[in-house]
Amino acid sequence: MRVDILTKSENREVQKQIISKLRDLINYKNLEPGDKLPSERMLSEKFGVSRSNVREVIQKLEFFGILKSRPQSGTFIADIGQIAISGMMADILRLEDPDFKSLVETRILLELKTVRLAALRRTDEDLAKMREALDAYKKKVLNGQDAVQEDLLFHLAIAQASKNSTMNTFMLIITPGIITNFEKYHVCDANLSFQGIQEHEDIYEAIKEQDPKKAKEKMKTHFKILYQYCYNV
Amino acid sequence: MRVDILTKSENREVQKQIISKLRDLINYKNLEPGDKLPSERMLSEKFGVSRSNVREVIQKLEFFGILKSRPQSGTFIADIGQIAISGMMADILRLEDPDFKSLVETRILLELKTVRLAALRRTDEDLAKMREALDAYKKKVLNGQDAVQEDLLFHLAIAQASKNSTMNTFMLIITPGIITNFEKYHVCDANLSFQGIQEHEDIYEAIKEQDPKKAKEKMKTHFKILYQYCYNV
DNA sequence: TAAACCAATCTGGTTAACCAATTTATTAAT
DNA sequence: ATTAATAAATTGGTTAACCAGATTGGTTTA
Repeated sequence: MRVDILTKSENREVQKQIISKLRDLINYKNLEPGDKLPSERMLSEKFGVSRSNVREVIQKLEFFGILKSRPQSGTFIADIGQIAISGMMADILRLEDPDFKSLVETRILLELKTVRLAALRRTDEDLAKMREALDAYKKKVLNGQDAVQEDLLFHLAIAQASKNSTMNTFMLIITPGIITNFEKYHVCDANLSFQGIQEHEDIYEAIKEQDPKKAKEKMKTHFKILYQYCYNV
Repeated sequence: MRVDILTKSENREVQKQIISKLRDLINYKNLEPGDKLPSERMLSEKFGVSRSNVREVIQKLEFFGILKSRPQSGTFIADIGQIAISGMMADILRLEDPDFKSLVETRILLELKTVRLAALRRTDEDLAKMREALDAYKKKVLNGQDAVQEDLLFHLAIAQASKNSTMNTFMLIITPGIITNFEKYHVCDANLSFQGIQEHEDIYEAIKEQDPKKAKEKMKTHFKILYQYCYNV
């Protein structure tokens, strides 16, 4: 059906075009929330793209909670109202790839909260996992090895202990980008990691003592250098 | 190949099983970051699942930044280290669906930050969009209509003005869940919406004046009822 | 008239064959 | 022996046919 050859980046464009056309369709046909979308076959023909492309986009919009696919039945518009659907799709089209600064900014925000919640809600099991991650980190650092991964896994253990699945998910989403950029820009060099051990221990201790205020304070200290890095570069 | 019949929820289980097996494979075969995964065909046969299932999982893990697929070449493990890969995959397996409380908690956290950043970074264009969203909200409320959607679109406009694409994305992800639950539990009844107009106007004004402190304060006021609701139910 | 049944149709999901770009292995030339 | 050229195999992506469950419309039955 399609004639042109597409590279990977162009495929992203195709997805955006489909989202755009889908939004127009919903607006034009005045489809209400809960209504059924035309079938995947219909859409692929109407938009002049492959059914796989349509399915990819549907899956993506399903992740954003805009669509809901039901086997052998159809794809339905989420019950959040037409205006919200249209507005959100416009926003999704406008989304940019996150830059490092954006990631760090978000990470600091999230972690100053998860560490508080972890101090309030942690179980003994959570504590054991954090201990394990912290020991792995210490071992690497004391061996003079790079320990960015172990560092982040400790922080992910805190996110888990916060018992907030949304923040936990978000932490997971930003982690790879953080690691990559840290290694790229050598944010954590050896002596910084060494200092990090005590800071991590302090955080762990505060969570163990179930002291949210202290936990947040220790995390703030831990992020001090990161703050500077984020707002200077 | 498969004999059993799968419902939608069981399909989720299959995806988890694939992720689990994939993690074991990476650990067992000692695959390093940057290494190539076995081909999709190979994996589907090895795991006893369809190639589509494998592709779905790869796409999901690609979203989390763990894998990277290159056409006509292969699927590669992200360059974030073996320990991080293994740890993250374990975390992803453990992820639960977000509950309402988790969503609200995260929303409040995000918005108290985006509103500050919006006050600092907003352009005139951002301001115009917020004004537009706010007017749509006011019109609905003054007509006595439900305006949950318009409410959220105003808040999404703030997220956009914050110029932090990660937080913007996260706000989009939680929005449908927020709307659904708001409508379900009637969080915003008529007189509450009426009061919301002034609160929204205050927030808008603070962002217009580029006063981050005031903006955050006004947002906090706006969330006051929400706070109570979140921590009581 | 309305409820119950049934077959034709439509649906998202799955499968397998196919495509073109890429990688690897083989051959040829220097 | 080394490099260049080339052919074979491998890859993710695409396509089209197929599957089983859901839906729909018409028909029959009480």
